[in-house]
Amino acid sequence: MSGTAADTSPPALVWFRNDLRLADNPALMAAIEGGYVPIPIHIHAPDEAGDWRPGAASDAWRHRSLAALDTALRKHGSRLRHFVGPSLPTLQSLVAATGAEAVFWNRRYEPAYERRDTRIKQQLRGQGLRAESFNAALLFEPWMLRTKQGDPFKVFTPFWRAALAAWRLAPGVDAPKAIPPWREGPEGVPLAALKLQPSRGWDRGFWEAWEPGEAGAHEALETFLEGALRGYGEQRDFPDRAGTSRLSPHLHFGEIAPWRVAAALEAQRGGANGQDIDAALRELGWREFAHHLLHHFPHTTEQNFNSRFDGFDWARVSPATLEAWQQGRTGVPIVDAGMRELWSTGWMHNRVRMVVASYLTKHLGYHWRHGARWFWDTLVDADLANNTMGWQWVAGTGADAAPYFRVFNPLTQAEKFDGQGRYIARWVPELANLPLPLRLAPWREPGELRRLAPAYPPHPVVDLAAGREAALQRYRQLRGD
DNA sequence: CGAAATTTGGG
DNA sequence: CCAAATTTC
Repeated sequence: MSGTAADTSPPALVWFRNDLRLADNPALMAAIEGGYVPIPIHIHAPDEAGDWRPGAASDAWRHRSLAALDTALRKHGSRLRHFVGPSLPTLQSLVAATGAEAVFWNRRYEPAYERRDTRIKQQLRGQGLRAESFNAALLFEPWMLRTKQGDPFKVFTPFWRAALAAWRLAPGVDAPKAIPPWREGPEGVPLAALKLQPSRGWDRGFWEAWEPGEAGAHEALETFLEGALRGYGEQRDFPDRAGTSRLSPHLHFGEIAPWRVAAALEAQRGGANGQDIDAALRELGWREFAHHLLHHFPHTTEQNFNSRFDGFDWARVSPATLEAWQQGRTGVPIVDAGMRELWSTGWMHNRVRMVVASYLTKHLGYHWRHGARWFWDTLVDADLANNTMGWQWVAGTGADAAPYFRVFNPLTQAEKFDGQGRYIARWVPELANLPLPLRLAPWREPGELRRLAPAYPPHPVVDLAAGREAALQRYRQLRGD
């Protein structure tokens, strides 16, 4: 075993971040095709995320996804090494220790990471290294699509039209057959040392429904194509059905490339209904739009996209009420079901996300940042771009915002999308004893509620009609009449 | 410029 | 049927 490429080739660091896969991984391919011996590394540096260090649910997913990546790398002859940041000095000391001549990574678009990575690239290049970043996360880089005036888009539909006009899917690239091993140090630290895994096992319920990692991502895609894609356009709105793709955490962690998903959808044309395929592609489009917005308007993670809301009269937060929302004890069944699904599984159906977000920002009148923060801490698919856009959209402060007078009525939503109360019964089991239609609006029969579900709140923390009126009042104030 | 268009709603 | 403002062409 002498004279192989691995013996004579210089090493390159392949810095894994949110691209936890071997297929369709341009940074890894750059190392291999550049003739380097890749040294796959992961650096734990949560402080570098600024105010948005990953939450516990996200960490729990990352732990498993990193373990899966390591397993996959080992099957290909390599392995993943973990280090504790800060990132730049860690990279520099690894370069010094290994003699690496290049550093490759795939881009992230969170403002704090964009700033950090720009600096790192400059520094590494300044010391004569090859440092290159690639796109592994998006169909379109955020700066690729512009209006005819050259501005970023602020409305989804024109954005997506421009995207479809520029549509050219990257070809899929299979995982490399073999990855030359790097057998020398430094060893790094064990994954467990990063303490990403919950210590008390509260995440147990998560893993009945999820398999983090590249294999799990491809399985989820197959399941979607064979199942929920047919009828997706309509079925995805019903939270008690398996009507969605459930790809969001896999996409967030880069366990599968969006162009892989898009190509797989396109390949179904003729089979599945074209409208279902278009609807699924559009959802990928929303993810693209969110990244476009975050890149061009990085301040929107904290501040209103629409600055007219800067003086808006949000309600003062009552900690007890906020906690009731977080724990699924508002007394509004569809809201509580959603919040409990989130707490139990690290995920919430998209339709219900809108309902609970509307209840928090409109009926309760709380600043969207309280909801955004809770979602950030509890979702396994927590994604700064999607989370920011979604919350600002519901609150009416965002790009392409819902008009202020559009206040979701949680009861109407429950009747439309959980008419049989199955979703409610699943996540708020104490209401399963209530017959329809009472299960959707138990406050209407206080006696029955007390008798059949004594543990459930006797009435909503904020009455639906009063909450709606208060919201409209606040928003009218903003307009000045 | 003016015109057309605008994620998922409510009553 | 209503409700508004802004974006984009």
